[in-house]
Amino acid sequence: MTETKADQPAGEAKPRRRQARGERRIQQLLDAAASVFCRAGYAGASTNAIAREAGVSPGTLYQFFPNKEAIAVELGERLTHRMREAHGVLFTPEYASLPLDRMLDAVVDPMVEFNCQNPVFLTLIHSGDIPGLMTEDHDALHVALQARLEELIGFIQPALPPERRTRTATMVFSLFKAGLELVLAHEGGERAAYIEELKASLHGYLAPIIGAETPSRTP
Amino acid sequence: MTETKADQPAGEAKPRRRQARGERRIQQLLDAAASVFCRAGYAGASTNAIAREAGVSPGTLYQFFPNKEAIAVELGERLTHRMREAHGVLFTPEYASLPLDRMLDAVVDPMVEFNCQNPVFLTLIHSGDIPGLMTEDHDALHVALQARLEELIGFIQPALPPERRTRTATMVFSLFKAGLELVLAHEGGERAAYIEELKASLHGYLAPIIGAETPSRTP
DNA sequence: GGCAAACACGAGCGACCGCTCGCGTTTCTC
DNA sequence: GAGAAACGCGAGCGGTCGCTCGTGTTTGCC
Repeated sequence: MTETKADQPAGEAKPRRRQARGERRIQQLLDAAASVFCRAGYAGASTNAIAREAGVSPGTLYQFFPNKEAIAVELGERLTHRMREAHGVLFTPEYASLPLDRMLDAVVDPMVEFNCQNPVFLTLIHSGDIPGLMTEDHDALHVALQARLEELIGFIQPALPPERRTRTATMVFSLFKAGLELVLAHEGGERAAYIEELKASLHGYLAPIIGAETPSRTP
Repeated sequence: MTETKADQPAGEAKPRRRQARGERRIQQLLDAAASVFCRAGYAGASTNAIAREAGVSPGTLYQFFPNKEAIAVELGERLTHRMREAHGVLFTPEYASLPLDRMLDAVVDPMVEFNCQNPVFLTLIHSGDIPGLMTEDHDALHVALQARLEELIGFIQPALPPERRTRTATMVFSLFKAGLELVLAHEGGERAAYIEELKASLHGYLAPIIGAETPSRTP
């Protein structure tokens, strides 16, 4: 027992007294980071550029984050938290009783909405470049979402072998990411059209698997 | 007219006498680059690492390529050339008369085969990180493939408005890329299974659009 | 065999990166 | 109001990167 007053588990000494000013700076820095990550990707974003965008010096940035990766991790955590509180659990077992069209609306629309307002989320989750440790956090989100998906698919079509169910969830996740990129790459009417295409593609893929009676999607 | 003997268009003075040894080195360097690009991505691959992998010094590398980007461009050109000569025009109008199942087999199988043997192709075409000028070359391939796709879709379903046809081609291209990534990320039986899933997803998306009678894909 | 051109080397240049450190300023606490 | 802690700054450290350059070796051609 090395600690005397502060009850840290000795393994990690993280938290630190923050003033209101500090919390504001952290938010400024995370906003700046989101902007720069979107523009240049994680690897292409320099910490100096993030500090500049936030209007502070590089030294100030490192008052609040131990390293570049921690910025992405904290940003990711705040985004996932905001996503959960904005749309609840996102997909619950009760969705399984909906017809495929409605279920896709119920799942895809909020997800698209969220990603349009927080485009950095896709940048972080795509992460072709994010190095090592970030994988823990990134995978945590990835695995959690995919587990939800698998669960939902299991409710809808219990006859599916578990191996096939995993593949289906992986596939849906990947197709969704691809469609989402196209949605974010367009604006206005084009964006709306791509949202419909995204739903149509998911419908077309899932309908034969879950044995839906509707032959196609009617927009 | 500034040139006297060599008939260069004055705008570009590129080609240079190469010995057999030089051609061999170029191939070594491109092979090494493909390997390193696959491992680390374009941005993450250092020219020194490419030279080391090829067993030559950094200076030697720059005897044959003016800069890092030129390596990716040349690699891309050789890959597209190899793809064309390996599988012909890849999809021709006559495919339009095939049933959707068979057409997907005819288009997807060679494409998957090629990408499994040349995984660097996806790395280059994905190019979330490739900077500026590379875009010309990358887009050239992207646009060419998508134009072919649009053409084929136009043959199959002439009633589709051109705007919608473009969206469909974009969508198919994107879904295919996403599926291909999953295929390359697995091996053996899993890979074969994902190839089927890829075909199933394309079938599900395209069947309602082109008005196919087959309700689903039978593997 | 001689000579120019092509090939090969590898130390290292300049630029940029993530990050630090010494020191000055603001804010909280008593 | 005094002391401590949090905040803020920016020059610059150590390192990597793309790329160069001076020099030496091999090759093709007469």
